[in-house]
Amino acid sequence: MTHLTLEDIAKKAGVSRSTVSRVINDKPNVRSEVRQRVLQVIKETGYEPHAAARSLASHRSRLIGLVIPRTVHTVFSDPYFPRLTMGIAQACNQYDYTLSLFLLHTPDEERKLFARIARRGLLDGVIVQVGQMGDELICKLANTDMPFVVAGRPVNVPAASYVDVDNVAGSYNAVSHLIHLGYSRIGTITGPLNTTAGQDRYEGYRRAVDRRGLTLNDNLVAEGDYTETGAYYAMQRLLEQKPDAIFAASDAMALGALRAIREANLSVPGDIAVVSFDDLPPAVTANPPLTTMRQPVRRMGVKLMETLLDIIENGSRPPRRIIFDTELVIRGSCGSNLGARARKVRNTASS
Amino acid sequence: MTHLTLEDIAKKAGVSRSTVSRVINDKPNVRSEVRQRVLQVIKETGYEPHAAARSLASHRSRLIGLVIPRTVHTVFSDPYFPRLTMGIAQACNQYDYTLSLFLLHTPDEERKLFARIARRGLLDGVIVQVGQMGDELICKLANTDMPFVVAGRPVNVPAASYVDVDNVAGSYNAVSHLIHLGYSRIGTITGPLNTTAGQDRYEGYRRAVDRRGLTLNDNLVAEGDYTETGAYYAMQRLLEQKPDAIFAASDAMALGALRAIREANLSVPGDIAVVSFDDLPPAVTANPPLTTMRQPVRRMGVKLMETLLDIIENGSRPPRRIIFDTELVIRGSCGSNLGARARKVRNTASS
DNA sequence: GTGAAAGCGCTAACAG
DNA sequence: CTGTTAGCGCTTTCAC
Repeated sequence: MTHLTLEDIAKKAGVSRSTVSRVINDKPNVRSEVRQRVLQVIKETGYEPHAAARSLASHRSRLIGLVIPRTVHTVFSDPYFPRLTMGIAQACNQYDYTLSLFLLHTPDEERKLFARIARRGLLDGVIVQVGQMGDELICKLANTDMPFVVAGRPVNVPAASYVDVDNVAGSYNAVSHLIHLGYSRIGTITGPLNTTAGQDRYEGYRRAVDRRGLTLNDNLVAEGDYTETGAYYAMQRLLEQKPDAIFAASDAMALGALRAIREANLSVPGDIAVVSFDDLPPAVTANPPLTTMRQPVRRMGVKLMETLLDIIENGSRPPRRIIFDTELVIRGSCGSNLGARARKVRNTASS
Repeated sequence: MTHLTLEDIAKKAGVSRSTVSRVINDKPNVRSEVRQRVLQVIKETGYEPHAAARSLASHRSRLIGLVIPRTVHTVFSDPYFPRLTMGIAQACNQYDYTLSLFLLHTPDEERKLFARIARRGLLDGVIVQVGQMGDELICKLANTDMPFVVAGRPVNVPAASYVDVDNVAGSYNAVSHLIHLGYSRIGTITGPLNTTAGQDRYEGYRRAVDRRGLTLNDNLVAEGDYTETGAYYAMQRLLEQKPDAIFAASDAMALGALRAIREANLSVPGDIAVVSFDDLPPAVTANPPLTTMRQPVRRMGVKLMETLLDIIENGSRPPRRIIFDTELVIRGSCGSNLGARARKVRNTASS
């Protein structure tokens, strides 16, 4: 069980080191008879090439990094990131890459991080989750020759490739659905407004309310932070405005809204309808189950990886911008099966 | 911004490559004056050593792997794994290691995995989450010289080091608490009984019921799978037995139980009390909030990493076995504030 | 305390 | 198609 090297395999197979290397890397120019013989020896000996030696010689580590900044890593308990990570991991396995995870906890770590991921010879590329707008990590990365792709829309970095969901259209559709159902005092619990996703979903809400003949009312808007608890307090404030419906920018926040509504002895959707964003597992088990805009989170993870590989192979220019559509999933929380009010309005509405 | 090497730094500082290497690796035998000069040059140039070259020469990659097997990775959406991962990541950052993640999706991937993690020159060590009992990965690892540590108690691999929580004592205490409060028809939703944690928590339940004078009743036991949905169905079955309390082997499963109880128009804790295990965020926001056994998940993650580093430095023998205690966190779901019944029994109970 | 020299195990021209 | 020959950039004896 001692450490075998290419040389050893070469000797046993009666060929040169280069030939074994060719076989291992599936390169042409090896007689198939010889190839078989070498393969046989490799199998018998259980030989595995030495990863570091390979990286050093080939300038490829087959390692990619996933960076989750401090501003969002605390919500690693939101099912969103684990799900995204699963998608990325799946693609890594498929393409024979290894995924390394950089979860930043403190500002200090965040500073050190750059040196870590930029360390030559470690990573072939990086997937970065956008954090707050103005995060400098992405800017710095753009001034590097490290291939990278961003999860979510970055701001002020036109050269960056990214994969995102159409947040504006998604929330526009979610809120439009509520309007179709006849609700008119529609409040929203937004994501953090210093993130692009938070802003975009808020923008969709505004457009829907505005274009569909309702008037915008700042009192019906409360900023959340994507956590259940944050949304719970936000909802308590909104309750004073007596909304008849709420658009929450994530499922987790809808859960918080539900809790606040329940504690106020109001019912969903009877007194207040709720629609949210994500369609992660908690949406199904909530009480009532949530009507929500589905994001293909896992597929986005796969696409992030594939885009990164594309950049590694073919260069970062021009930047790739991939936008996934969302899909309205109707469950109990919006009251669409409620009867009279819903149906009446639906019939008169155009789309 | 061209690639600097040790040699370049050496030239600029007017010393030899070896000296720069010593400085970088904090080795002795460098005059502090020289050390300063070299440090200065490194700073000015922004030099970073090449990771692969370093690994190759030093036989250390400063990379460790975290393996989550197929049997549990699907519950990566349970907050448990993300939280554990955060603990490990935090320790990795602290000790300047990079964490790579191996999430297995298919049996095929599971087979290929071993070759991946055993690939020489890639990982310095591995943290493996136990999956089903009899998982061969841990056995195979034990026949290797790859340092590793197991998250959870493995079975039949006496040489393996592991970090676990005292599941038996934890569930014993949880169930004892219910008994103190006066409940007597106590059902349980277990974890998968082909896992050690599932078995251990079930064992704690049995011991408590048995030693405290109640009789075991198999009809009050339903096997769950750590998911909300699985527990929801398990609870529906248990409901036929008219239990007055339930011990769920995880918070997520308690949520499923709550849903089934609610749909049966029964109340918690009025009709049925609930106690669970984990104390992850959903425990706080559940309705009612869950009384649960707290596991120090994050600290366990840190300890896993520290144990692995210890093994890397000092060898795997003797095996380390680290068991964390759990702590009962009382919230609304167990009815301890309920008044008469609870108080009466509490006063008569001894502990 | 410092430098010279010999690898670590592989890939990648370049001959043949 | 196959083998020879240089490195990849660093750590690590071993002299001095």
